[in-house]
Amino acid sequence: MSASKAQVMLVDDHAMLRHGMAMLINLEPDMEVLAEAGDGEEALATLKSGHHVDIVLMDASLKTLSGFEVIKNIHILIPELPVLMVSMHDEAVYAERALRAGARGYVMKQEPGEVLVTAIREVLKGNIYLSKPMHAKLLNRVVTGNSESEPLINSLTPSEFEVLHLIGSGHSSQEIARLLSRSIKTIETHRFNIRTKLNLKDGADLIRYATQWILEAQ
Amino acid sequence: MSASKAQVMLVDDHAMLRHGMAMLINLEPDMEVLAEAGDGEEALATLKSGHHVDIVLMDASLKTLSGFEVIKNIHILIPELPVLMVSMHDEAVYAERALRAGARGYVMKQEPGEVLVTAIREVLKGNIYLSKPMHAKLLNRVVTGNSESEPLINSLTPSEFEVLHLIGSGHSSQEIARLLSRSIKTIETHRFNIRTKLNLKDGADLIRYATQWILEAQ
DNA sequence: TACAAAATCAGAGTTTCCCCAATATATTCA
DNA sequence: TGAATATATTGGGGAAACTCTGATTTTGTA
Repeated sequence: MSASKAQVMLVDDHAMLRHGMAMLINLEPDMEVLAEAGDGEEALATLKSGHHVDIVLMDASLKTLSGFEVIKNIHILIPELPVLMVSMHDEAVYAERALRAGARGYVMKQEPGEVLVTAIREVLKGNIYLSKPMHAKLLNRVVTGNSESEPLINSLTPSEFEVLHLIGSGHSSQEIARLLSRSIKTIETHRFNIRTKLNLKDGADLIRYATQWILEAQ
Repeated sequence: MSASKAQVMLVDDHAMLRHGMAMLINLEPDMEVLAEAGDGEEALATLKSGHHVDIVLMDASLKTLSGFEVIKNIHILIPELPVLMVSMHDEAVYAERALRAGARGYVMKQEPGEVLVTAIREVLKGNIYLSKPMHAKLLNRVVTGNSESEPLINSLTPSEFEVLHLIGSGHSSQEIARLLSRSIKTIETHRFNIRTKLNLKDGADLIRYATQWILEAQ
């Protein structure tokens, strides 16, 4: 075990991105990547097999399980292992969800590499890492009790969020039901509730919203 | 100019991903990254300033202009410069849009690195790069070797055209039937025939196509 | 006039919409 | 803590919309 380098695990289904992050991390003297996984199952399997890691970097939108689900499972397995969520999606929309799911921080992929390593160090010290503006926003929320004019999309529940994602990726209700192992009726209810919460007038509107949203949710 | 290495430009607002891709590309003997841009404006500015590049790798979803828009602008600026779209989104949904915007290929970010360099080589040879299944699917639809061929949309009859327009404007079949004083069954048949002629997989696909098309048509 | 392409719509099957109710999971508070 | 309350998840049933085939009428044009 090389001196005192922090052992990092990467979970992201984009091989190219794992490559880039691994390179950035391995350039630092105090951390190194020793495990990678392309999806949630793989990540959990690696952890179960006894690999020791100090921190997990987790993508929010994985193919099979969502990143949020994986975080919950990791917590059941190893409660003290911290997870830093690394996502291309807008922090304003995802960060709070991530913290609720048990993440210890949130970094956007468009940030330069230094931000990533800073965030890793903060989380390893036991702190929570968020961007300055997001940090202020959440604190403010806690202090003032509640906020004004939240984006509508934040009113979606985790399941609704996941369904919106899959609609934007071009899947029908039937396909989504199969992917998530749910009844079609359940997916249809989610669709209906999403449309209600986002004030979308009909199914076509939902398709447009989801398609657009997934392209610009950064 | 180092011997005969192909000069690659990266356009992606995720700094970490640019890093990863640059590393992959620079490992190859026949290509190298000599320019990067974090958004469309930056990319266009670099090209205008006279930098010579042989190929552009373009992310589909940029902050300001969409990747599709940037491709069009590049074509106006340097018509012969090929663009390869690199995206995290499902090829089945977005690849055709990319080709219509003028891209010469489409690669998903979850593909391993070899796919990326293969795609770059193919595009540099003047070919169009798509995954095997997608290629087969689109072959008869979009340009096949021949640089000019009839867009599929021209095979629509006047009525079908009108219906496509109204779908793109956000109208349901019922509304269209009322607007055109036709039975809803007539409109539904037009929908079906449009989908058949344009090879669209389902209703959601038709919505996406129509919405996109109406934006491009102006 | 004769022919082909386009337009029209009916019927039967499929999917989505919408309201509603039963469980399951979090949160609150006594 | 443990019961009470709120929120989330899951699906059933009937109506509406969409899909797809097939058939008849209209239009353009040779």
